[in-house]
Amino acid sequence: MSTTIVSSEVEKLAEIPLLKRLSTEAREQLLRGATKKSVSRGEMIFFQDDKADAFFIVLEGWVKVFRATSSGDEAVVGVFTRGQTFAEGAAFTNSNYPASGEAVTDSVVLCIPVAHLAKSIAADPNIALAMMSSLSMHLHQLVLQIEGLKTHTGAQRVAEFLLNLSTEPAGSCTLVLPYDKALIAGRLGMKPESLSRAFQKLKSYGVEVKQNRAIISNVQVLRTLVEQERTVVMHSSHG
Amino acid sequence: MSTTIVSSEVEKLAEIPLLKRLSTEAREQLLRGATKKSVSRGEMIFFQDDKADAFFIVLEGWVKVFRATSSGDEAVVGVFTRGQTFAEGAAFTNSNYPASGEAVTDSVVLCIPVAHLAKSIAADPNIALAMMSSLSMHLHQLVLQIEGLKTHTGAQRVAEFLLNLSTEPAGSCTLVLPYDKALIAGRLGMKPESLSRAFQKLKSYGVEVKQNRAIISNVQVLRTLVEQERTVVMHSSHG
DNA sequence: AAAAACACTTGCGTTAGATCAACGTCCTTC
DNA sequence: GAAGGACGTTGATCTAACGCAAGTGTTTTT
Repeated sequence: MSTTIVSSEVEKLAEIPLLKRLSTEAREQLLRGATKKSVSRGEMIFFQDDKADAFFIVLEGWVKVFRATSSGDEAVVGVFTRGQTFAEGAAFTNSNYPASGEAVTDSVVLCIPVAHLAKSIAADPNIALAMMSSLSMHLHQLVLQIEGLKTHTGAQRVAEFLLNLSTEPAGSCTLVLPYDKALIAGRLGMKPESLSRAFQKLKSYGVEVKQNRAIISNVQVLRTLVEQERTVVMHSSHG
Repeated sequence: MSTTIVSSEVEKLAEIPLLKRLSTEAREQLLRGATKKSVSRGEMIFFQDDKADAFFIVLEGWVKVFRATSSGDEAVVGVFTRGQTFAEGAAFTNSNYPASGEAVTDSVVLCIPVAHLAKSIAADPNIALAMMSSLSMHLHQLVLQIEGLKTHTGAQRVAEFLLNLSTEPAGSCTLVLPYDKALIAGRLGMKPESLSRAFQKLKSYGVEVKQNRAIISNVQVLRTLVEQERTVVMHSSHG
């Protein structure tokens, strides 16, 4: 379930954004205290309110980070995959995880204990800079998420999500939804039923969804929808 | 408008969370490159999409950080006051501010250039640890904000806001709303009209709002409202 | 291959919150 | 102290999104 990193793996892990900018020595130092953990779909990686004693990097699979209210409602705060760091914020608060982490597919995560991170930073302060960059990126992501929730309709958020998945700058494209629709809905702050209805609305903007495949007939058309003012979207005759 | 920090001020600034944990030397080093800036109510401190070349600490007054969409809609991402840091995320991305900052009252802010921060961290890595802690706190704040938006009704978010302002653990308390209601509404992701109606609903939970004063007759009663499931609140006969 | 479990969609009623517009109230400023 | 403006409330109407329940389709199990 949990194994240490053998040195032959270290260079392969150098592609991970957080580790990329580090010197080989710093990378080795940081990974010396890390463990690789295999988790099955649905398995918890860390629990909200538990003492935050480690942060993580996804090596394989998908992980969701969410907050559950005492009443059972849950809010997805982020969904992470290959190469992405999560729960690094907790590593510096010296307190508890503000959210929970769960594998949504069978996954492999790198687990780096907070205590070891502190030692590693003392040994090489450049590690701190890499961590700050990673923290800042997540901060930015959350800012965008809040903006989306406040100023975009459901359909607009779905369109934005699809556009982020697409690599084409213009024209048509086909893409695979990376995880199931219930999670997409959660990630976008809506219910599965609402997501389903949002997909319906997007048909009039040239989006066809079949199973876990989405076909966008014109990326630019979809982009105009996202740019539109909320009011305009609401009063438009589309959908 | 913009002055450097005289050394007699340095110790007074030691109360600021970010600077508190630093050694006197580190604090002096960091402040050597800082400038104090007076800004009037309504004045912009930094602009979304501008090159991020500094981060800030509020010395006096209130500052709002918000994102504006191309269509004019705006989403408030945070409201900061005395001792709080803002825009530190931008300091490590080497790119642009993801949001704008504006003084909502006449204010004084400490402006620390990114270039100087980098130099200071090189001189004393402990500064990096302090920054990370501050970044983590903001990360946590944003996570809470997202949870609130997704799982709480307007009235619940207002109740939460009031409870955060109150210092009393139980019983009744009177508190002063720190800034105007339009901004409170924005901060909580709603329109001023909705905030007004939310205050109405809170009357049945013992909250009386007159001008910029709020009286909570029983803190615990209000807390039960926040803890409640969204569904329960929606179907309750209250309000 | 049938059954059971799961994932998603659709229909229908309801509602929290937005919009638009009118009105009241405080707070300046001359 | 009248006039003006910013700020806040209230009312009427509308809609995006929700909850529930029933339906369809797809995948897994046996």
